[in-house]
Amino acid sequence: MSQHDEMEIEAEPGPTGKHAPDELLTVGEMSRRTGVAPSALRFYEDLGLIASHRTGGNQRRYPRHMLRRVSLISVAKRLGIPLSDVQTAFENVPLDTTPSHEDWQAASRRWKRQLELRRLGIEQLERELTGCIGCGCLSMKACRLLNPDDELGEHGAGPQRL
Amino acid sequence: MSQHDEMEIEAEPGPTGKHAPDELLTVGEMSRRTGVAPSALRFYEDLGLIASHRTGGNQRRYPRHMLRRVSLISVAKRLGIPLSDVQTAFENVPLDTTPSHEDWQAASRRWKRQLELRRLGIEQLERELTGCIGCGCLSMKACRLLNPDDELGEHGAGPQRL
DNA sequence: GTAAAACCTCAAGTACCCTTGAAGTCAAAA
DNA sequence: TTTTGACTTCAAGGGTACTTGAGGTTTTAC
Repeated sequence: MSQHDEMEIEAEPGPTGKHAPDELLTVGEMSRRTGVAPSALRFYEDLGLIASHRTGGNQRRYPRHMLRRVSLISVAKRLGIPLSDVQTAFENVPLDTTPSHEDWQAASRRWKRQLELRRLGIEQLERELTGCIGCGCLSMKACRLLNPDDELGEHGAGPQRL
Repeated sequence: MSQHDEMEIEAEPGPTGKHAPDELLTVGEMSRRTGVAPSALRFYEDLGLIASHRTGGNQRRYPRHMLRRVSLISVAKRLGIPLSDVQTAFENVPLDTTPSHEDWQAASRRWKRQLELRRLGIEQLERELTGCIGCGCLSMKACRLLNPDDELGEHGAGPQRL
């Protein structure tokens, strides 16, 4: 497993118009490209969010398609979405093979629904806060912000606590 | 400190059961009204996010206006906004006196700007994800999701719609 | 007056999401 | 070949946001 015919790492399709699906990235390369620390990548791997092959010397080598997973994870992190939700969104995206167009399409749609829920919660609060600014909203009972069970908690049965 | 030699603070609603304007709430009442656990309230107090008076027996009594602070804190929590950001938003809202209309207006505006930033980040990601769904987005360089440094910082450039 | 419920402090524990450090191994450049 | 940097595992530590429990006190209700 020490055969390293590793070519220059290329993001774009080669001259034939095809990707090189066998191209592998080290943990450091993954880190540089995604901005996610190597320790975090190992942590994600322990959780099963990502996966890697190993060289004969036991070092990680990531297939290119793992970049996409890691990037989506880091986006989730920046938005405060817990890793468990990410795991859900990735449910049917294969770890061991390069996901197909359809795999990612389905995951993207799930992902987008997550974001939409979150955005709707924020928009509602913004609207209510605008009301508070306008009216002073010193009456506790009138302010939806202060009785939040009504609105975020009842947008469907899906995962709240976004 | 073994007897109730305290007279300065009235803890409960008067004998009429009406809400006096300067009515004070126990930690349990605050908890029931806000849905925030007593332990969390004590924690917020340790952080300086809220404040209380003490009875002669050293029990907490919260002025009514503290309900508003606690509720806003719990809203922030549900949206994944860290307490440090809440602290910033509360910067000029007095802890010791009932905040004025203007105090809350100013805080509401700051709060709303926070929410807006968050929402813009999410919206941008939603747009990009829509692109990914449509095109498959298998080209790494074309996908903004995969080069996230650009996007959250970019909403100053003005909104663009699809 | 007494008993139960609610409160107090302080320390430790939990859960998530990692980071840091120690001690050693692997891979690629000089 | 040697050296250097990147990598490995495992254990412990850190920040955030609390919860739980022990042991004791205060307040309320009867």
